[in-house]
This record gives sequence, structure tokens and C-alpha cells, in this order.
Amino acid sequence: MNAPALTKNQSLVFDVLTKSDGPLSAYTILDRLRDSGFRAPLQVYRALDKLLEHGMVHRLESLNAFVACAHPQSSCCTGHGHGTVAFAICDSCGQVIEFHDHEVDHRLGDWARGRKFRPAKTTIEIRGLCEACAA
Amino acid sequence: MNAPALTKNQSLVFDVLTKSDGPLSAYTILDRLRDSGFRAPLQVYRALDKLLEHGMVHRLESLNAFVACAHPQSSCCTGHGHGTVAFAICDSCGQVIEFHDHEVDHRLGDWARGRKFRPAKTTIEIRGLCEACAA
DNA sequence: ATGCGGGTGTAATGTTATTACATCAATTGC
DNA sequence: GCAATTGATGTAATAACATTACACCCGCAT
Repeated sequence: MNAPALTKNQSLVFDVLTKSDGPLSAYTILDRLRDSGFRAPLQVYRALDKLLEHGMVHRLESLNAFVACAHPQSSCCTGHGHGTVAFAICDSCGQVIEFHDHEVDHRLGDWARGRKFRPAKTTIEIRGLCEACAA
Repeated sequence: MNAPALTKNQSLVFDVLTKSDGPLSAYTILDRLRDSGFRAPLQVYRALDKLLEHGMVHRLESLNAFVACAHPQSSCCTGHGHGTVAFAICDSCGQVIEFHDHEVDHRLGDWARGRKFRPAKTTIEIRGLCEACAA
């Protein structure tokens, strides 16, 4: 899944996320794009759906918010097998660290195989305090 | 954290969740408790907050819904260290399988230590198809 | 009896996400 | 050329999920 051409709305939404230093809610994105002509939530959600499909954006379930993928160039997001990304989210400063752990991925895969469960999408989110905020 | 005495509202909410065969949204719980005198969402959310604190109920972030803990008796939920529970959620039939994997837990703990990130709550949810539905 | 903490009841509001319907643009096949 | 199809868009309305604010009540320790 290589980077596809983005439509105008998709580009606008992706740019806002890329330029943000933290996760944004759909409605925050909407507000930031009012000047670019956005009027309704659906415009944001539609763009986000496509960006999520392409692996360019992640949804943080525990926050109901979205971030640009931190590893955009590589095979990370949708590439050769190691598809699951994990997040550490600082409850104090809002910083999000995206990472991947083969071992965890493999382990959960094993569990699924053992149960004959067919995974479609896996969410891993650690809420807590980052080094700076925990001090 | 042993089972504390529940208040009336907490018991009502817990009973509804226990009797349900799948996750329930807060508003579904509210509807089921109308006859018991519930009138407002807050009554449900307040009870859920306490039940979550006590580890008797889990929140499924990717579903905005709640389930009774599947391992109520044991040390599972809040006991000696292995605090993180994972869920496999069937997108077809809605069934939820709650499980724990020491390896995954340990691995994420290591990652956090390496980054000096202090975890407060970890969410692991696998969305997909259960054996019956995948067939 | 007074003050305090925790639980409760109610209303209003805030936040997140979807449905429904109309339009527009690019592509395909005839 | 021109329908038919497909995918993106615009707009309005509504649904679904969650919180804030305020008042009251009760048990209990001072």
C-alpha cells in the first residue's frame, strides 16, 4: 500500500495532523479548516476514513482523537506483516509516542491463532506519564 | 482490592452487565434500568466509575462500551501485578473474550521502563472475527 | 447539632459520530 | 458523443456518548 494521491480534503486534513504536535479530535480538525472551507464534521470524517485506510493516520481509541503516522516513509504502517502499532500517551502533556514491538505483535498473533480468532485491527494504548511529566 | 460493598445503583448496573452476554453502552444500561428508577445517564456513569475503580467492570475503548470482568473471583483484575487485561472482540457477533498474557504485559512493561514512561492504564483490544463467525 | 464526605436526582449542555440526500467530476463502455 | 458507474463533495439533521452544575439526603465523627 504505497502513498496514493490524496484529494483536496484529504490533503488538508493530513496537513493539519502532520503539523500538529499532538493528537487532534475530528472537531478540532474541523475548526482548523474552517478557513479552508470546511463546514461540517462529515468532511473531516470522510477524509480521516481514507487516511486511516492508507495507514497515514492512526486513531487513538482511548482519546477519540487522531494522529499522523510517525513512521510515514517506511513499511511500518501497512507493510510486510508487522502491522500493529502501539502508543504511549502522556496524560499530562498529551505527547504521543508511537512504537512497534514485534514480540508483542507475535504473541497476540499466537493467541489469536490458538483461538482461531481472525484479527482485523489491534489497538494497543498505554496511558500514563512520560519521563518529563513523571519527574 | 477486595470486593467492596456496592451501593444500590452500583449493584443494579453491575447486575445488568453480568447478565448481559455482551458489552453494553452506558445508554443501553440506562434503558434497561428505567424500570428500576434510573432517569439520567449520570446515574449510570457514576456507578460505572466506581465499578471500574474496583476492577469489576472493564471499558472497551474501541466500542465505547462496558463489560463485567470475566475473572471476578481471582487476582486477575487488580491483583498481584498482572494488571493488564486484553480483549478479543468479534465484529460480527459481538462476543468478547477477555484474556491475559504475561509475556505481552511484561514486554510492554519493559518498553515503558526503557523510556521511563510510567503506565497508568493499558488498553489492548483485538477487533476481528471469532472462530464461529470467520468460518 | 454541626460539619463533612459520599451517594443520589435532575437538568442542561458539551462532545463525538452517523444518516440521508443532493450534487459534481472523472472514467468506462457503447 | 453520451449514458452509466464510481468516488469525492456539500449540507442539514440527528444519533450516540459523556460531562458539568447544582441541590438534596444520609450516615457518621466531632
